[in-house]
Amino acid sequence: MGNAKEGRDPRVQKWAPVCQAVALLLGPYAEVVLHDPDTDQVLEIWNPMTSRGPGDPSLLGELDELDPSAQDVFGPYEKLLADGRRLSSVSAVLRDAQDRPSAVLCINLDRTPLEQASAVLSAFGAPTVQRPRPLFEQDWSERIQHIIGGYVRETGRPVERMTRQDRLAILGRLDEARVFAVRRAAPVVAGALRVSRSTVYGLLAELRTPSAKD
Amino acid sequence: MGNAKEGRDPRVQKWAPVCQAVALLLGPYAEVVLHDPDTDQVLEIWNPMTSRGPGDPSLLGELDELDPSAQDVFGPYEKLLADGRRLSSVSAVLRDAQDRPSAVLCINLDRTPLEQASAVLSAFGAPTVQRPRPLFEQDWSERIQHIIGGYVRETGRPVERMTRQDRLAILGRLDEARVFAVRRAAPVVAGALRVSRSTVYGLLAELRTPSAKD
DNA sequence: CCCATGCTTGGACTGTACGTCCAGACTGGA
DNA sequence: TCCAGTCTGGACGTACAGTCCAAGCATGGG
Repeated sequence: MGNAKEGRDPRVQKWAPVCQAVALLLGPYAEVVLHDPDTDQVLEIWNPMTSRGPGDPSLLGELDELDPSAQDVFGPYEKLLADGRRLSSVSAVLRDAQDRPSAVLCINLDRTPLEQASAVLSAFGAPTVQRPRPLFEQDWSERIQHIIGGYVRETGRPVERMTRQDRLAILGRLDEARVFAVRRAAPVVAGALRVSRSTVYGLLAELRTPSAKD
Repeated sequence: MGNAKEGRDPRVQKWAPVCQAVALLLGPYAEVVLHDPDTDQVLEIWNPMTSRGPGDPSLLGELDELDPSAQDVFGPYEKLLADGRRLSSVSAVLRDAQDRPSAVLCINLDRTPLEQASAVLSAFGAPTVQRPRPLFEQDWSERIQHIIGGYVRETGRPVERMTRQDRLAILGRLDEARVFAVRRAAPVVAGALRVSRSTVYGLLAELRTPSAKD
């Protein structure tokens, strides 16, 4: 925080107060990340909720390829962490004086405590318990499509023309969303990703071994 | 509170500490009433939300006619006040040493402030651009507990002492919620229902064959 | 009290899907 | 051309989903 400034990226210097303010405001439940869209790396991170740090890959995709006239603020969209926490995330493309993308700001808010509190309160209210019918995630294959579609929308890259890294990222999200706990999900994912079942398992294994990663 | 005791009903003396404790715990939003099931009158009232007082008619109905072996705790059910406030209410039959109904305890909780707070919190959590509500149950074992718990609360019957029909009903709901599409769910359900895996599959088969049904 | 009936149970068994492994095919780059 | 990295179909072992059954156990009628 109060350390030497000469080593810090000017973009970090420029936006750090904003990021820090947001991080302080939202307390321990929000993570604020500043990404470098060129190198696709994390520039700085406040209140990190995972073990990421500056220099780590962003896994954002090439946002800089986006049309300058296009939207600069994305979300809020949903992310799922491995431990079950649910995040509401927003991203914003920050531009320099020449209107070129200079950094990408992401704010990830952990919804879990809010949802728990909300559940406690509404549980108080439930009188003649009506059937919790409306709320089932009827179709898990929809969830698969949702996650993959979200990634495609984020990166602007269709399922064909995806690199190995893209597939790894998507499988990471699917795995975090516990998609593979349901029967017959792996072949469906393979089909949706236009890839063989073997590849899915291979990438998944690579993703889950801490040794092969990083 | 500190007034003469000679005029007070012994039942009030007996139960007053409990009632007062509940009234204190739930703050200004809960009303605690002690009824006399014989005369159908209010014995005592803490945190009254209407202008009722001791001696007023209870409007409870003849609870004393209940089978001694039947249920002694009712609710929560909904009540509506004239001013629009909604209450969640529970009632309990309090018995004496001879196991005869001696008094009826009612707790009425004003849901309105809780509902408002709940709305605030869920507004925080529900911003995403997603369709209606994909927002539930990351954890399928929680969903199982939720469905079973809901049924127990509805019928007031614990998992032991359940009849075959209860189990059929619960399995129907679980099946509708697609719980059995996830791996290892059946043994978990069997455990939660205090029943063997065989029984689960047996009931499930009975449930899914149109011929054996109705 | 005994027997009949119906439900549950553990265990054995089969089938299906999971996940691993590998040799060969394909790709892009030196 | 070779080489390294990746994907692929298929074979294979394992784990789990479901089925089946003989034996226990409760309930209720005679």
